[in-house]
Amino acid sequence: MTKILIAEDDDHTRDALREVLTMEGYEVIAASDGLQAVDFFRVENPDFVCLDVMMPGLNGYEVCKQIRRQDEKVPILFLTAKAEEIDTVLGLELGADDYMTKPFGVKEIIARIRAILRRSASRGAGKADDDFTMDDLRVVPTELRAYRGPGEIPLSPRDVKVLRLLHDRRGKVIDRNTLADEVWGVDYVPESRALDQHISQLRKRIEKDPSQPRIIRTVHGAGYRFE
Amino acid sequence: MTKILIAEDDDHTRDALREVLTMEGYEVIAASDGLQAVDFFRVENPDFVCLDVMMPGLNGYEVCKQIRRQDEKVPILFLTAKAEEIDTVLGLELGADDYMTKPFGVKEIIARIRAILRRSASRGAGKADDDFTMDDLRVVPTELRAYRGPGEIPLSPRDVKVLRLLHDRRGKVIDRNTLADEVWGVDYVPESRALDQHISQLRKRIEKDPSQPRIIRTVHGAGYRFE
DNA sequence: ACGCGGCTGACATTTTCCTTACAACCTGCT
DNA sequence: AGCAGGTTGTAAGGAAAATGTCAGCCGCGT
Repeated sequence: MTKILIAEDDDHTRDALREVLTMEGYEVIAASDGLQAVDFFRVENPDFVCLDVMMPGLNGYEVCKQIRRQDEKVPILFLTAKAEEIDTVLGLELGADDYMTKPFGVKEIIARIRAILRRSASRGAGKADDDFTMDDLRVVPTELRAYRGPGEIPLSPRDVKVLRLLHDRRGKVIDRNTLADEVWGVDYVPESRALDQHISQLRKRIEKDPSQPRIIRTVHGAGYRFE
Repeated sequence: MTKILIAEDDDHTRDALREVLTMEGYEVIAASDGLQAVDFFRVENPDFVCLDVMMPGLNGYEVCKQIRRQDEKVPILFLTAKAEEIDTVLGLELGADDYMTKPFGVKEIIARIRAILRRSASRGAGKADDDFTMDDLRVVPTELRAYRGPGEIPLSPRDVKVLRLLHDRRGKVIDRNTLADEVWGVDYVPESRALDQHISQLRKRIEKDPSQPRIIRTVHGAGYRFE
């Protein structure tokens, strides 16, 4: 049976996760702080780890580092209340597989865990901070840069999130809501033009001809797409 | 307009919520106890529910259960006083989408409601996004496209709705009213030709010979049918 | 105070969708 | 068959909505 380690200091959230994942047929180990999480990892050797970023004692980043020292393969999913905290996760090159920002639904977290397990079972590739390529653009998340031929293009953490999302679901339409959720999180104001503005600015940098975008294409009335 | 049901026994909190949410452009239905909440839900069919956990008569969980009996999708946010032990597990089993602990800031609750609505709009809204086939046309909702042999055909979200409806009830006649209701919603003006126009345009794209439609057939005086 | 990034609000542009108008069609009747 | 009345098809143009972009502003870190 697949063994999952949860590290989450909030009792309610932790209990809820334990319950739900158990119901799904996973074996759950729950830690309420960072030190305990590291201990449990050593002893239990789980197949999957779910880390809250904010925890007393060792925070999620630290726990991740400790775990990676022992096992550089085990899939790690970060949970966080703020979208910005993800920037640190990606920046530290922790080898995170994915991240989720609260509030998240039950079905959603289960879906992600499944997706990650499936992915890492077959290839083991596809970490959230791995490099990837779009068209002839090479994106390097940990450097916050992209490369095309000779030149290099600076990217913000937000740029990377946008590109990663589009890349991971190439061919599919990413609707504006999803984009807002994943990139801005809970603070996004729907009637704002922030998203358009950001796409516009990003295109200026990464598209050869921003008026004929090949990487970020718009799907009118729906969202954006990459293929 | 998005309709929100709030159930909260404390007059002050309830009025404050009503005020704030109304200001944000939501239509607010406010109940002061559990029974009333269940009644209001049945009558008003809101798009979102905000439940205080502790209420006289039916408590929040009970209300949630009742509501879920009628509608298993509507997003539910639980409110709870800091001191109260909330039963997150129970809440999650019932399909709660988030929790907030009092006292909470205005900004925060608005942001959360928006985030949850956004999420449920993009994920849950359209039923199963699974691909389906009509004749020799393969429809892929997540890509907003259909495929026939080599080429690909772009589809709007509305196109997909129409096709899915016809596909789900293949063999049956879908009358114009039903189609209008399901695809356009309540605002549809019956004497308008928007529906005909849309079918006509859609046929041009998906039918091999639009003058001899094989996918969307007309049933004169009744509606349309597939197969 | 300064520069920077990111957001807002106004305006430009693009794309979609609806209305209008008329042609074509179906049905039932004479 | 021919006709009348109602229904559906569709081309064209314009209204409406969605998106793109500019310029100024605001908050933040230096």
